[in-house]
Amino acid sequence: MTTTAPHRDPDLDPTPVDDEEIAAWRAFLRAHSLMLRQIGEDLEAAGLPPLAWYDVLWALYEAPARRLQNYELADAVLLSRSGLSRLVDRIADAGLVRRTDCPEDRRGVHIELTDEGAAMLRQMWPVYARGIAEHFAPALGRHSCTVRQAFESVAASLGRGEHGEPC
Amino acid sequence: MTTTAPHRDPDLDPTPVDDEEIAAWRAFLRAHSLMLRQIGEDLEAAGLPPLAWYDVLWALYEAPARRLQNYELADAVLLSRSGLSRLVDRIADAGLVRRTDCPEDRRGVHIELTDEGAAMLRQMWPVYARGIAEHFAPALGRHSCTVRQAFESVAASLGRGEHGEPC
DNA sequence: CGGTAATCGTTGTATCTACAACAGTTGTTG
DNA sequence: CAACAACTGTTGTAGATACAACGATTACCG
Repeated sequence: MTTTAPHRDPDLDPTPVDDEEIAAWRAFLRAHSLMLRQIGEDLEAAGLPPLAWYDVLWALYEAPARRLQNYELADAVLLSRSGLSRLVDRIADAGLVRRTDCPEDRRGVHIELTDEGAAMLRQMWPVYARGIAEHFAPALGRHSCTVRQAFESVAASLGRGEHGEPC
Repeated sequence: MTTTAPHRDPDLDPTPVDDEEIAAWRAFLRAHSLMLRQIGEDLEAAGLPPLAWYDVLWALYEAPARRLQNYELADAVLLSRSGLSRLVDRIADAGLVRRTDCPEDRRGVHIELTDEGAAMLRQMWPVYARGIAEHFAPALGRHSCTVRQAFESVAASLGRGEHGEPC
């Protein structure tokens, strides 16, 4: 994806979305694209793996025994199963993750964070966090809670949306 | 890209980003992914082209003579030039766009919206707008202006960031 | 002017992702 | 318990994007 911006025009608009909301949507798309690009560049400049790897490593890190099944992981990082299967191939080749047989369900596979993977997580986070701290957090200012609630509400409206406490 | 969520952990955190900001970032990523997926599915269900095409068509629609050069368009939709070149190939094959020689700079190419392209824009917008109106706008509620300003500020912090009036 | 540097768009190549199909396994129901 | 359905992960294939390299054109300077 991708994508930057739609907009409203009197000529082609039969739907009730006001200009302010569309402007917010455009800004949202643009900010997303620029932020991910920036963080991706920062990681590459530091000789670290791409951002997608971070999500996988983190999801495993916070999981009970530092492992998840393929389908759980795919759901956590919002990727198709085939997509995740191949992503795990690459991460496993780098030794950051390990596949293990799943005793209780012989169809499944446990994907398990290795010590090297945990170490990589520690290396990546500062770079990642710096991007957020420099470009995202200051822009939100004191409204970070409002923004969080708004987007948790978006997620809730769409699929499952992990509500946090009301701030 | 992709990606869902980072998070903070006492073990691995030397950077000053507080939990609330990280929660906002996670929600932001998740909302983006879910929104784009939803709108993409809606468009496909309606037998319409993907969302990326909309951005191109719209950028041309709002341009002076309904045409832009390749590099301008690439910038507008935040795509690499090679990426846009191939995207335009596909859209042109569908007849929604036309390549024209650029008189004032013979290196360049004008990419021009056709009448069919404008018609397609009119077909796509209602579907697109419905996604925004149903899932995005309600979640923002009366804070859409705050959100807009915050993300315009993000864009400004990163690259160029088309500021709108202060609401 | 002449030559070098910069810019524009396209193409070869590699990477990454999704969809469809598949084999293996589990669950369910008659 | 047998048959059928549902689910899990992988693989073939196609699509989309980025990077690097290229020819063509323009801009900048000496």
